[in-house]
Amino acid sequence: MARTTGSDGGRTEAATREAALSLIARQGYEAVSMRQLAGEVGVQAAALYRYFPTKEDLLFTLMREHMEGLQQAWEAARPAAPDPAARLSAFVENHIRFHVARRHSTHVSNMELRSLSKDRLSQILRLRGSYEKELRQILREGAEAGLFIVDDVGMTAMAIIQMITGVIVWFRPDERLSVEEVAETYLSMTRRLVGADDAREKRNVRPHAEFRAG
Amino acid sequence: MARTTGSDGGRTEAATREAALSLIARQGYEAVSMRQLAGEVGVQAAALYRYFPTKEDLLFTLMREHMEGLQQAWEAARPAAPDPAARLSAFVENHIRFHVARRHSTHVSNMELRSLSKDRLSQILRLRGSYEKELRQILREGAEAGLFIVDDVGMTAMAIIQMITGVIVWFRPDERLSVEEVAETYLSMTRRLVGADDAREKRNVRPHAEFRAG
DNA sequence: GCAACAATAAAACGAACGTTCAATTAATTC
DNA sequence: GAATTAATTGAACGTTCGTTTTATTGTTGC
Repeated sequence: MARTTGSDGGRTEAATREAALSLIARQGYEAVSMRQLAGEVGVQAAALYRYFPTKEDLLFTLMREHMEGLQQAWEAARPAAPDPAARLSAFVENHIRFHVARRHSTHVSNMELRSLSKDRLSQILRLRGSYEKELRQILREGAEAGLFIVDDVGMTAMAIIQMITGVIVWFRPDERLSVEEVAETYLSMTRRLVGADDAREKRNVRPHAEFRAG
Repeated sequence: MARTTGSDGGRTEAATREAALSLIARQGYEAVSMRQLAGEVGVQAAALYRYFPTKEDLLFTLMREHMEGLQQAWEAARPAAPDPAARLSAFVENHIRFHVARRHSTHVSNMELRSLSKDRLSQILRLRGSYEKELRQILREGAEAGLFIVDDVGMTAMAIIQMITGVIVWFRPDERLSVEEVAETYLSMTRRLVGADDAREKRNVRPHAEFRAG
């Protein structure tokens, strides 16, 4: 046999991306074979090579698009105002929303870095570094303005990022908690972490509405 | 050929454990072959099967021993006094010290869970759960005593654990920072995170205004 | 020094891997 | 409706995988 009726390159490629994200997130890159992936797409393994020259190319594409999407989401959510507290809140909220909405690609991008060639690894790390730099900048400005307590900008940035990325490890949508509630709680923890908390005074009222980002 | 001069089962098994931790931490379980592992040990692949019946048995052993070691380290470090603040500090400090000292087994235990059979996975998760329960207990008691601000015990425990485990992602010993300094900084962040910070009163160096956004 | 045991090498097993290639058919273009 | 292009199949390639089997040698106890 050969070309099947109703076959469509665009759809096959999109389905391959999606299936790859799901499979690799659950089983790991090395544990997913091209045949298994093809089976999920409903196609023979050889057909995948029309869209991705190698298995590693596929992985790299998924990771790059994840990182670019993250950067774009932040640029869209970043507040115009220079207020560090507002920017920190926007960063945390955007980060959590983005990662919860893309659990699979987050897992792939965080866990499968070692399967990339040295060259591609450094490309992904560069994107990640540029994103993390945004948070460091916020922390630095907040500390300099006397709004935040930051012993070490780099350490604090890593601590916050690992804390808020960790949401996807345990959080499953459509349970007792909504993304909004989780983001709100993590936002409070982040604020206290950097000493920017006003919760002690306003705690009974639950007031954090003014920090909402888009 | 067969048995080599000076061969010693105990040493071979220990060397296999160590090499496996290092290789799996760097390359991932699926990417490490029994032949590569054997090569690192200085032996043929078949020899490894004298000590570990299957590759997965080896992985499971490494993980189980890591989790048991973590539990034991905490039991040794746990303060006798019931003071929640002191117990929280001891937990954070022990956790960081333990994980920094065992980066490789931490990576393996955190990243390779999906390579375990369902039965063994649940054994490891049970050990992990029992360890995390200790932190939840501390948080709950601290909150009930009015010492901590804890919106949600489970979420706060996950946030703290992910934050302090994340140290091993970026921290490399023998650099500009010592384990003591890192642990101290993370301890401060953790205290503020749960609102158990006394820094506002004690820290006159860094004046930080009680700000109000909006 | 001889039997029992411990530790390994060497070779082989079938299965699965990523990838390539030629053939074939569906869709599109003119 | 013929020519062209797009999409896929099915078979095959060489390699590597985890594991088993068998034979062989070092070590230990008597």
